[in-house]
Amino acid sequence: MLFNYRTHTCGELREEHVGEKVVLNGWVDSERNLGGVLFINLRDRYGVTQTVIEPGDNSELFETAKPIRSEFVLAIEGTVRKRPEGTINEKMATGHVDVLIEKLDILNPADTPPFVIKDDVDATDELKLKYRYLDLRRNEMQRNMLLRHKMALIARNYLTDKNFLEVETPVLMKSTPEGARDFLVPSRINKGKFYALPQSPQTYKQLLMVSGFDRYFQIVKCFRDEDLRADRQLEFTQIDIEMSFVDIPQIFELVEGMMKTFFSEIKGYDLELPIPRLSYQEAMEKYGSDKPDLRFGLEMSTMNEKLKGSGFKVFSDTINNNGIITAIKAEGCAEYSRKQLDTLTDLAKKHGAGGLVWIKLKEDGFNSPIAKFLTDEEKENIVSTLEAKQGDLILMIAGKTTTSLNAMGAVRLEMAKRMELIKADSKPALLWVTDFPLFEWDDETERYTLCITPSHPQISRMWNIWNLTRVRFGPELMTWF
RNA sequence: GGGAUCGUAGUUCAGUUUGGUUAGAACGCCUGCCUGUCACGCAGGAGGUCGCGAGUUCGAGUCUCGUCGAUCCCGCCA
Repeated sequence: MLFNYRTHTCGELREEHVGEKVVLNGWVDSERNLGGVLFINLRDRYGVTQTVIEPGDNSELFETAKPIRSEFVLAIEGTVRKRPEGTINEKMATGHVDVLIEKLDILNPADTPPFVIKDDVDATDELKLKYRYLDLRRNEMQRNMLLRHKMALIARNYLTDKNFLEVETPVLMKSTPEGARDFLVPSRINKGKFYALPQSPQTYKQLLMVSGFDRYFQIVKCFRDEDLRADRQLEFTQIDIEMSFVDIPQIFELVEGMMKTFFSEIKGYDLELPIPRLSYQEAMEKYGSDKPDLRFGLEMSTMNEKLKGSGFKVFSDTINNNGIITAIKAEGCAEYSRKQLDTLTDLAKKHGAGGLVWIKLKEDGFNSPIAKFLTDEEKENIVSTLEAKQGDLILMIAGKTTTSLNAMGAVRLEMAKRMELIKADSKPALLWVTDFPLFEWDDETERYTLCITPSHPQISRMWNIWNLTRVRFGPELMTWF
């Protein structure tokens, strides 16, 4: 090693540093050899700086630099210079300067990476995970890590200010019956017995309440041994909170304050409070989901009242069996093809619906396979309830309440996608969903079962409030339990 | 546990519908040229057991069956 330790990061050099002698360490982001002059963009997690070898009495430097390729790790010593007129790069934070290399050391060579280290890289998740250490070099991933760090810090500061105490709870614990399957860890001492990994710190935080730690929080890893989804993993981190001696309004206030702080400190966005609230019932009937996306409308309407005694058997049966007839209006979609409607029907069926009724409002009026079963008054009722007009498409599902609402919720999301209703610059649409049911009907056992299984009933009230409450914002779903 | 889609160059994909010459593109990679580039440019080049196995056929990347793997969804979870 011929020279000193790093004096600056690759993200901090500006015009004020011109003339200074600096030492940079970093990865080769890109390398451009123009024959006589050689540019190397050096990257670390703070940014990218352009370094240069110029012609002159530099044959030794050029020789050293010859094998340099992408992702080599370098140490360079040189002088910061103002870039010549016309070569300033406004896209780079360091774009007004470059560093003339005087000494160069290859700290580590690198194989050709299996994918290019850049933001919009086109690689499969599998490949990116296999080479996680390369994926994490990408600016986008480094920003994500930073964001996560900031959120944890903000949550800690916010809750600490409100008198909350962070307590670590055990990871190896006795299995407690919660909803999900436990991960099990064999015990060396007690042969044939197992520890369970926590699905949440539930029992421990309740013990803390009993012990008088009336305000607790923990940023904590939870484990659930269930099948994966694109947005659901075996292990995840949650901001876990428990309070004693409070009622519902204080919980809303606490969490809303935290959300507001997240948004203002991270996004500089002034979140309007209070966050709107919807009951579970309303959320299901209007959006077919207990975590509705409110960045667009496409609200569902319940048509039972308007279609009582309908001549269409599916409708009348549904009403007689206490089911639901739900409908949405897709503006300007009356020209949908058979194929487009078929894939929507398949989607509805996949979610348990018996089928999907479509009605096209065309120039020649009410166009639907069920038109002949409906009276003029019923047709008029459907159109007026949805405030539909010529050119619109109406979609209806009838059947068991939960299933039908759920299926229409899926159709609603699909239509939003097709109609491109979710704009990139959509405002965050946060929402509380309240009053979740404690019990649900189970068809198989023909009885009501607990949606939630409180492990400690005597102090489960608070817990239920948490479990009954979700916050949705942006494209991500944040779950608090 | 069930369903759908996919598997072709280092990577992302086209080609499979309708079997037929030497399986292509882009990016990446290698070599050479190039004194201000920053997605550098120009010229040339290498790189393939079409996931694997069996079958049908004169002939299979393409059709059939099996198998392995991946992704997404339902169930599950909340």
